[in-house]
Amino acid sequence: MILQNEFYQRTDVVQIAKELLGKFLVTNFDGAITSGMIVETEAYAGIRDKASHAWNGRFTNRTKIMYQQGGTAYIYLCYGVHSLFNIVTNKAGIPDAVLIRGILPEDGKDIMLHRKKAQKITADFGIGPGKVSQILGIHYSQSGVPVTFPVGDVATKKPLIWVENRGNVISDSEIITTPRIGVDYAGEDAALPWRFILKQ
DNA sequence: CGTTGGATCTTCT
DNA sequence: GAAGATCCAACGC
Repeated sequence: MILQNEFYQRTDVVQIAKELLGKFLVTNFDGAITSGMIVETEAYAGIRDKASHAWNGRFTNRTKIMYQQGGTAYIYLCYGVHSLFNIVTNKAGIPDAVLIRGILPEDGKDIMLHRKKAQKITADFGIGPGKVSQILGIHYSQSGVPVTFPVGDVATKKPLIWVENRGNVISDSEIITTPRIGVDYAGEDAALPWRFILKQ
């Protein structure tokens, strides 16, 4: 089943980041379906989190997407080369988001190999936020698209990007928790244990 | 196998 | 004009 607004619009972004582990991130661009199981996420807690782009209420042309309702894709360009894919959570006006940092390739592996210009799927093929977007064909110009669909419209209005629950049950003992990556500038918030990794 | 630096360009100061 | 929620190839050991 496809995760819907009631999943994303809850208030605890850290809990949502944890629950996304074991779910499947799917894209469908021009009929090319690719997907992977989410194995690494990070939570960014809106205006009170110094590591967040929306810290202290920062509202710019880029970060305004984070203030949309939960269930919206927030994608931005990093280091001039990589699109990083986040899912906005919480109610409209509260800029929480979960960064998807790693997936295990599942559907459309041939397409993903082509996108990455690689010959074979290695163990770290989809590990790393830049790689996730690259192999799924996600681009920062798509920031703001919904990852959910209007209720009752599942057959006709599937989003381009969505997350499916395929029945995996993850226990806490399978989850590794660490501080987030690349956020040293965030002071004491850099130490928050808001990165979640699924053991393999 | 660990470390280093270049790529590359939007965004905000 | 500087920095950035990264990746990878090229080194040196």
